[in-house]
Amino acid sequence: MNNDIEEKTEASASSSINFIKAIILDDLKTNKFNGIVHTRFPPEPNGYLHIGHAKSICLNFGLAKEFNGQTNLRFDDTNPSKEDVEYVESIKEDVKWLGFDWEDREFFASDYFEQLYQYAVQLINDGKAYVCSLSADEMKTYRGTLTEPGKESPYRNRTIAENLDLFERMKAGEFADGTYVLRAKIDMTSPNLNMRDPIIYRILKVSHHRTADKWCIYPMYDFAHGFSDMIEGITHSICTLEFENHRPLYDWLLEQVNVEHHPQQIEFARLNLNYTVMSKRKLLQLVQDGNVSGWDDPRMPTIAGIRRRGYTPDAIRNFAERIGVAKRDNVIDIALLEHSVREDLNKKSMRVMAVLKPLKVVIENYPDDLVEEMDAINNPEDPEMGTRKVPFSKVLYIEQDDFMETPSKKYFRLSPGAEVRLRYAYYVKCTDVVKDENGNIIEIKCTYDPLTKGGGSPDGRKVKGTIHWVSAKHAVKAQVRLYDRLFSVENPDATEEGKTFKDYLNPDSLIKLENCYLEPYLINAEKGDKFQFERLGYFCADPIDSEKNNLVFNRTVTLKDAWARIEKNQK
RNA sequence: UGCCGGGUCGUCUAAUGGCAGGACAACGCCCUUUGGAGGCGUCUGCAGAGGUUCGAAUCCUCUCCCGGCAGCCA
Repeated sequence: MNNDIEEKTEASASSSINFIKAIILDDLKTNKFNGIVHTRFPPEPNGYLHIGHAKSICLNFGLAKEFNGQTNLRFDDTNPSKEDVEYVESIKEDVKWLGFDWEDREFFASDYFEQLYQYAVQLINDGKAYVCSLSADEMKTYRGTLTEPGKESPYRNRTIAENLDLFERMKAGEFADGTYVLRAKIDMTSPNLNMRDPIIYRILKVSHHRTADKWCIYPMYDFAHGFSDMIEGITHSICTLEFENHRPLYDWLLEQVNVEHHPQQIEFARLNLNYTVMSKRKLLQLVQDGNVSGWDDPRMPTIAGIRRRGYTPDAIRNFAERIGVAKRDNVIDIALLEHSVREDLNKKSMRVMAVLKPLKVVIENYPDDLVEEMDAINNPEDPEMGTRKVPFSKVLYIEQDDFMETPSKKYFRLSPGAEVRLRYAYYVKCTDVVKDENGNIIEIKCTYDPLTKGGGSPDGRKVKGTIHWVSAKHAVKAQVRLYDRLFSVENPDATEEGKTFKDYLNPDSLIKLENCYLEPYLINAEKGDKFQFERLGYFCADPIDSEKNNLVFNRTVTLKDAWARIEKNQK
C-alpha cells in the first residue's frame, strides 16, 4: 500500500499537480483517511448542468480515479421548492455522457432526512441548537452587518425540553412556514456571518420530488452537506470558492456530533468563460424569453447544449484538464474550448465535401452524361478510415466564397482566367461568368483539363487553390445551422448603466442556411454523426431535428481560418 | 473597509528556497491535393517597496489591487 502511494506520488509528480492533488498526496502520506480517496459530485437538481459543472465533475471523478478511489453522485435536494426529477434525469445523462460512472453510488441528501433529523435532535439535547421564533425581517436585524456584530435572539435560551417540543411540533406540521426555525447556537458576534447562529432547519410545506409529503421541515445546505459527506465516507469534499466562509460551520457541525469520520472541505475557483454567461438565473432567462430554443440550444454553455452542438466528451475532458484547478479567479478564453474540440475532431472525424452557399459551375468541355467516381480520403489523420468514391459530373456546385470576379492579390481560389484544383477531381479554369438582370453572378463556366484527373498534373504545373465541390445531380440537400458565440462582448455580465446582459446578445449567433448541398455519402447520416466539412469546419447531424429525408447539420466550430486573417489584415 | 480568499506572459496554469516552464492566443517561416492538420521559430510575465538569504515567484513586513460573505437558496 505504501509502495502504491509512493508510486502514485511519483507518477503524479511527473504530470501536473494542482493544489488539491497536493493535499490528497499529503493526506495519503500521513494516512489521514487510511489511504482512501472518496469524492462526490453534489449538484442540486434545480437546473441543467453547464460547462462549469463539467469542470467539477472531471475534477471529482478524475481525482478519485487517479488515486484508485471512488466518486459518489449525490443530489443535494434539500430545497424542494426549486427541485424536480426532470433535472435529476438530465444531470445523470450529462455525467454519463461525459464518461463518468458512479456505479451504484447514486445518493440523495433526502436519503438522510431521518438521520439528519436525529443529529438535529442531538444538537438540541446538547444545548447546541434552539428553536427561534424571530421573523425573517427580525432575524436580519439581529444578524448585524458585515462590520457590526449581531445580537442574540430572545429565544436563544429556551430550555432543552421546550426546544425539543417545538422542533417535534415543527416536524409534525403544527406551524406555518416561516414561524419557527431551528438554529445552531454558536456566536452572534462572530466576524464570520455564517457562524452567527445559522438556521439549520426551516419549515417548508412543500412536496418533495422524492419524499413527497413525508417532511415539512427541511435541513439547510450547511447542515445537510457536511453530514451527508460524513455518512458517505467522503474524504475530500470539493466545492467552489463561495463556500470558503462556510467551512468553519461545516467543521463546527461535524465536531458537535463527535463523528468518527471528518471529511475535509476544499474550495477551488469556479470556471468562467468569456463570451457567455454561466449563472443559472441568466441561462433560465434566455430559455424562458426565447432567446434560445431551450436548455439544449447549441449556443448554450450547458452540457446538453454543447453536446447538441457536436462537442465530444473527450474534448470537454481535455479542456478541463488544460484549464487546471486553482483558487484565483479566472476567465478562460473560449478559444481554448474551441481548440480542444478541433483537436479531438481533427483526429476522429471523417472528411466530406459540402457546399453551404452554392454557386453553379458548368464544365463546358465535360461530356454531358458522364459520371466519374473520384477517390477521396476519409481522414488524412487516420489512414485506417479508408477512402470513398465521390461522383463527379458536368454540373457542379462550389462555394460562392470560392469565386471572386475581381480577386484581391492574395486570393488564390477561382476567378476569371484562373485555374484551380477541384479537390480529388480535375484542374478547372474559369472561362465565363453568367449574371442575372441585376448583375448577380448566377453561374460560372469552366473548362477542365482531362489529364489532371485525381487532382495532379502530369506536366507538374502547380495551382495555388484547391476548392471543394459537389455534383449537382448527386447532391443531397440539407439545412445547415451556423452557430457562433452567443454574446458579442467578452463579459456580458459587466453591463453598462441601463443595460442588461441581453443587450449584448450576438445577433448572428445562429444563421440557418436552407439550401446546402452535400456529397451523397451524407444521405445516411444519423443523428449525432460528426464530420469535417472540408475547408469549412466540423459539423454534427442535429441529434433532435435531423431526419433521413430532412438532414439538419449544426456547425460545431469552424476550422482555423488563415484566410480570414489575411482578409482582415488587408483592410 | 469586519472576516475570509486571491494577485506569475494577452488568457489559463507550473515551478513549494536553486536556470520563471507549458498550453491557448498572436505574429513569422516551412510544408501542404483542406488557406485544415503538421513542423520550426518569435513575442510577452513574478502587483509594488523593503527585509531575511550565497541564492526569493516561493519565507517575513508594509502598501496597492481584485474577489466572496449580511437567503428561512445552494
